[in-house]
Amino acid sequence: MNATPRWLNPEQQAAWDGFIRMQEKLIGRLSRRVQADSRMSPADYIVLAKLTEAGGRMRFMDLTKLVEWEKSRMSHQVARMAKRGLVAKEECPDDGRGAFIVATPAGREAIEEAAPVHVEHVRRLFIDALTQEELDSLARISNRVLAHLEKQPD
Amino acid sequence: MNATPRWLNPEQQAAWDGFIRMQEKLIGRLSRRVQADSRMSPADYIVLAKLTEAGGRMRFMDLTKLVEWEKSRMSHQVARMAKRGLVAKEECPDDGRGAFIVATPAGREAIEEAAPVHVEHVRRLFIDALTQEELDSLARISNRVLAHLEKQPD
DNA sequence: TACGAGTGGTTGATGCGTCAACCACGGCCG
DNA sequence: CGGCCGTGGTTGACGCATCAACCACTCGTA
Repeated sequence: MNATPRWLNPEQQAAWDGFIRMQEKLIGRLSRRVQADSRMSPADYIVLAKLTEAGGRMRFMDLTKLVEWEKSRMSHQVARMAKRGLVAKEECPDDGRGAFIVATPAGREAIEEAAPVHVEHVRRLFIDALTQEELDSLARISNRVLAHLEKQPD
Repeated sequence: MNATPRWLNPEQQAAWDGFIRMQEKLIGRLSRRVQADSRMSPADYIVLAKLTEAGGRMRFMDLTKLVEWEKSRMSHQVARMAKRGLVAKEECPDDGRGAFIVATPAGREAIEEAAPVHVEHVRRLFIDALTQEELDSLARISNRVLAHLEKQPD
């Protein structure tokens, strides 16, 4: 409804387009490689990584908050992972509603195998593209955007 | 199988983590907002934008290459959009296999309505978080990564 | 003790993205 | 003319993400 919607200027447009393109290609490539090499999706990877980092046994909601997901996403994810034997669900004696998520031996093995592959790809596709200053600069920019997002509605 | 898999150093780790977090939150927020405001997914948006930019009528494969997608993705996407009346498929007289994708009036209207909303959200969530130097810096970094990716196998 | 609000977690529908297989046609070369 | 390869495009199955609705249990309070 606005007649003059303040389009982006060329520099802003370039920054946004470049960022979007880069992020799509990078994330796409990385997740396809990790998936092909280790039979794990990025979602599997992060869940298993955080879970084992934290000792391999966690309350469902704690895990969900740790990876900053919505509970329904985690519920579906855990269900798929349980079906494939990467994690198991246990009842919580203290709280009748609650559940523990436990990394199975197969899960631990999977993440230990996948982690070095993952980091190698991150290095090869991303880290190696940039100097340390560029990395620092990107880290600073990312944090600025994140901080900005937290202040912003939605 | 490698005993010492060269983990990332703290600065590298910080850069990667920050980037990933930022990119997830930013893209997630943006696409949810655009979807909520205009009933279009990011995929709908980009397809319709590129298509109308190019005159509103294009060969399927040309469109696919323009947005740098795989053909199967585009095929599914176009099918969904056609079902919702945003685009239409037409046969190609010159090439019996071929198809034209055409933006319908409803499609044109939808993108014209969505575009200002989209750019406002980009501005609010992203552009406004950063200075012009930071934007330039990010553009440069993005292009470095993109160039690096093209040289890299896969 | 009963009830209502909040928390923990699941479920089902729907859309999106990828992969692999497939079909249909065009163009080239014998 | 005939076969074959490449291109254009579709299809189906599957995993993933979101939304909204829902169930089950706990806890504070009257």
